[in-house]
Amino acid sequence: MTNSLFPHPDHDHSGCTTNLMRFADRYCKQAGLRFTKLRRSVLEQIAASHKAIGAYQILDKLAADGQKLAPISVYRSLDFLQDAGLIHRLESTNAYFACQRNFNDDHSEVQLLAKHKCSHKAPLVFLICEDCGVIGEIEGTPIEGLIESVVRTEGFKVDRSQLEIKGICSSCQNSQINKL
Amino acid sequence: MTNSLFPHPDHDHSGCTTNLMRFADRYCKQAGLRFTKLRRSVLEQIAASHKAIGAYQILDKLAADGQKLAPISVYRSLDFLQDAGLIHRLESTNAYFACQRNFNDDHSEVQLLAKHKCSHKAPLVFLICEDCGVIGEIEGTPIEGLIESVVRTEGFKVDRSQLEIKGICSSCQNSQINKL
DNA sequence: TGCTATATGGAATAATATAACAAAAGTTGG
DNA sequence: CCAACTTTTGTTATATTATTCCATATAGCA
Repeated sequence: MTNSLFPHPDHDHSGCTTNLMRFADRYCKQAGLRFTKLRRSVLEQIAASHKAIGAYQILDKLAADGQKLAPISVYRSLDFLQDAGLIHRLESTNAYFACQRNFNDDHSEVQLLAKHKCSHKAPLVFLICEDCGVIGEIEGTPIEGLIESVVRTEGFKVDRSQLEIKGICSSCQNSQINKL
Repeated sequence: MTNSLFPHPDHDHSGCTTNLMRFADRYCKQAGLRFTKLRRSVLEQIAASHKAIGAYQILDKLAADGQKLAPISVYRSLDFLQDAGLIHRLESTNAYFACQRNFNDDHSEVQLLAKHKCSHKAPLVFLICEDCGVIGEIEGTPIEGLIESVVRTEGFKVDRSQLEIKGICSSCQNSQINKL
């Protein structure tokens, strides 16, 4: 929980993209996953912003780039990317976005396997700006322990969990003030 | 957070249903909402269990009861019921279930308006059994404060939030053991 | 190389949800 | 009660999201 949980609209995004694609390449190699051309191009579309994007939007963008696919091809890649923990799905909007951890972190010479897989057992917590659509991902919150404890009192065996928090990010709050 | 957050499969459900429908009647009256025949019959289908049920399942059940509707009619009723806080929607499975508070509480002679509306500003927390499909709803967890605080450090203005926790309920864990 | 598992292509269709407009029913003020 | 108005429901069509099924291609390996 150190720096920049919620990406600022004015940040230089090219670094994010590079970082993420580099991570994906290296992570898949270490994990023995096949990061194919198709999967790569789907991820590139998602990594192009911090917003969540629909499957058919991805389809359209790829078609515009000359890569015409059936929906199923995109969905298959999305499944792969999700299983690999490279992207997440917003359940409330049926949209997909890149895992922020892979944007932010410096992955230089780490054992990516342990680093990444582990963290995905934790509850997912997302901040969703209803104005600009940007997603922030929070990790290491005390919510994790709370879920465990609250749930243990019920004898409920947790598999996975996802918290989606909707609202307005600080940048959008500011620009709304300016508009008045 | 006192009693029976997660409904036991063997409980007598008829009391739950009665309780809920009675609450709905009285709540809508107090709130000046029109609890029409259609809306009532949709809620009855949902209140028939503690499981989440899809819109088209509701449609089918009503059709089986001789009430043939267009999908839009069901969706309109679902919107109404959700706005009234009588049901919730599971985002991860596109399914609807009755607000557990209305099953559990004794609503005898209370000001239902304040009691109910207020509690719906809080984050929603659901336990979803992936085996039997039953939903548990948790209120008053410390998660509420955490969301607020975590989010305030980001300057993010929260509108609403929903936490969906998937796993296996204790009853199902026991019956799985028996099957081995 | 040939065998096998995995990934992709392609067509059709399923499942979930909404748009647009007309008709009916409830509400309010005379 | 009537008339004007608002809200709800009916009807038809269509949009959006996702999957099934089967054929083909490609990668990894004995």
